[in-house]
Amino acid sequence: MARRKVTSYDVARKAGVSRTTVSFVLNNVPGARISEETRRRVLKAARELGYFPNAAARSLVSQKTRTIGLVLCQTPDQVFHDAFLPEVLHGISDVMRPAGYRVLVEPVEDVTRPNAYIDLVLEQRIDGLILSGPRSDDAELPQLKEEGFPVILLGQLPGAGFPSVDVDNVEGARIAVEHLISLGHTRIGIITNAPPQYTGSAHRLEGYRLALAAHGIPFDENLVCYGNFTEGSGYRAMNELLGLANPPTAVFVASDLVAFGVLAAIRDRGLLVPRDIAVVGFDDVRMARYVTPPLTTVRLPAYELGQTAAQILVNWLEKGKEPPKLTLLPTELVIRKSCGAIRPQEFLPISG
Amino acid sequence: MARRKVTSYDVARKAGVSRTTVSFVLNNVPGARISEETRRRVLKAARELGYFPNAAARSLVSQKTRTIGLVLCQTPDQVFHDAFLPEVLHGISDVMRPAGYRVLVEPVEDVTRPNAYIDLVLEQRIDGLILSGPRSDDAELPQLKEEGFPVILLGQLPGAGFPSVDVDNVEGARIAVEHLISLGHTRIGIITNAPPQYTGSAHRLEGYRLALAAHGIPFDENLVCYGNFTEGSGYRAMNELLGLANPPTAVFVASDLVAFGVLAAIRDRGLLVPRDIAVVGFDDVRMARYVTPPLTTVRLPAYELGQTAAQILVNWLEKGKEPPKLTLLPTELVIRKSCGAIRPQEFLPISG
DNA sequence: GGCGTGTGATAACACGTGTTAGTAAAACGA
DNA sequence: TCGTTTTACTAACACGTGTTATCACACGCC
Repeated sequence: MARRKVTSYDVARKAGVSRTTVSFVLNNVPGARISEETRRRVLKAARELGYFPNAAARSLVSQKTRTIGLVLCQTPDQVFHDAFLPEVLHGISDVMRPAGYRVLVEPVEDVTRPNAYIDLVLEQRIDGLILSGPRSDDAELPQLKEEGFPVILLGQLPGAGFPSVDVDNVEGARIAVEHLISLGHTRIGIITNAPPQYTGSAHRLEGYRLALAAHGIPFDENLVCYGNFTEGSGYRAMNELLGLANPPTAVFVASDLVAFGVLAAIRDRGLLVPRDIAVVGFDDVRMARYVTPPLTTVRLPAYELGQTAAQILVNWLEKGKEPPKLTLLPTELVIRKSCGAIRPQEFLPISG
Repeated sequence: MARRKVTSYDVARKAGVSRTTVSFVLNNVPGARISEETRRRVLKAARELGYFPNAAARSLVSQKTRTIGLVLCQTPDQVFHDAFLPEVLHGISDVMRPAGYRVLVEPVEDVTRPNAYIDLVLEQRIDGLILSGPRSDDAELPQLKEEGFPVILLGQLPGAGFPSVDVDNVEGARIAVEHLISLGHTRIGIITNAPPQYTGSAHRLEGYRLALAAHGIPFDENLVCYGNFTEGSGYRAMNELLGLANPPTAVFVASDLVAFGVLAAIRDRGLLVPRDIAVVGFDDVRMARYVTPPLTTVRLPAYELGQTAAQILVNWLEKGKEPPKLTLLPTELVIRKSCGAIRPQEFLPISG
């Protein structure tokens, strides 16, 4: 079976030239003077022999692996991360492949453990790194910083000093709440996606405040509840809000998953969405359109996140282009039925 | 910044031995006679210098990359594949990392295009391959077969001659239908997940027939409808069944996604699940538990699929152990409310 | 004829490691 | 004391490629 591999030496012999010439031709080396005749002979020989350069030999001498790492940190909202992994990965891959890079994926369950992923760098397996869900207790990031290794964060980590790509959470939350205000609501609650120490959570809360302030609606501490990634937390938080003397007429839930619990809590009280309470979520998880009623939400551009991070990394590696410290991607409001902007009607199946 | 990398030569010099000795010590070469004293000196020097062997140099000489490829073929049911990607990937990674392998992920949008992914093999970037969602029009599989390259299929491709790991679709469907029968149903419809040429679809249909046959229930052609991956197809198919003179009292839908369309169709007719019609799905997609009513379904062991495929591949690569031609993983019936086995009750949020 | 000058190609080194064959010294047996 | 074996280690090659410095040669010019 596995017959010996064809090397550039074989190509050289078949074409009747030296190995150097083969290398020059196949790599299109700029300064090299090669006659058209020789070039053709080399290309023909390479094609006929089915020559493919050995990646290991190549990276050994060039000191470049043409591979990047995608490290997935296990954060408390792992479900959320997992939901977007395929899209993010596709976005990264769609940029990396044309640029000639491969993607090594490394899920890391515990960043505090020694050698969680840094061996990829130290063994020189990768040229750059995209780190999804960075954590402040990551022991290896400082070391990478010191080495000057190219790292892009997917998500934010204040003070880490690495270029970040993230969603514009403030703006996303703002347009969601603006929408509720435009529908006539003035008493609007918020249930966050996570405890306030998470930057994403803090930013979405800030967007909420901005929208209220822009319309002169006073901020009411009582209308703020904190979720913690799960539907259960949404269920509980919504019950709190419903227990108020003067409950809100609309709720902005900063996470679709949490919003599912919210919907359940409202239903269990015998109330109807959006007739009694309007709900807007955040993320546009796939199932958002299948719950009852279909959830109005803010789309998180997962594919674009991957794409952008990859593009920035490629520019960094290939052109030495300094990456921007922070890139925020725009969101988009997806209006369905839970906000009350659309009259209830028949279910329209997605065709195809 | 990026200071020169520490090589094994540096370690040798610091420890006052030859490079060969360093290699022997760090790799624990069996036959090598090294004194305890020397071994300690080498290990100390390596530690102090922060030595990590260069992966490229290592694979160049050893002809092994200690990397495997995970190729994701774009099949028509891409959404389905994407839904399970995180779990499959974790399963693979959890086996591969302890075994000392990395995972290179390559999404392929078009397997018929030349060099869709075979360059990974030809450039000798990987030692083995896990191919998810294999397709019969894949032009590169035969070439890999001929080369004797280690490939594991995730899913089945009859006649491909590669070892496969898949779910036991026949058995999964059988227990689902058995369950409906045990609840007293005798007029049970089926809506497949895909057209019959897909092996998964054919197998699930076969499990349906087996269950009926085991209980002497005649097979009725009219109760069979074919879905094609989407909710829309489920919506349409269910309407067909509901339009029958004598409609079924229960439906086995061989895909959760399709089942969501089925639930909608039933609801739009003003009927109730499970009171009027019982529904059982297949896959146990994450959102199955959030629809109304929560969907009884057959769990597809995604994590275990990845784990098993990875384990078989590792055994193949490391121990030369011949992989089994076909490994079928057991499924499990997850009973929720859509089948009617559980009395309707309050929503119980998942805590945590 | 000697001398730059550009053209087309190559010899030789470097990359960092695993491994085979071999060696020097020590230990051992008679 | 002199082979013989064992111990502890190393010189040298191989892996397959990119790249620098060099070379042979033809050509035109004074």
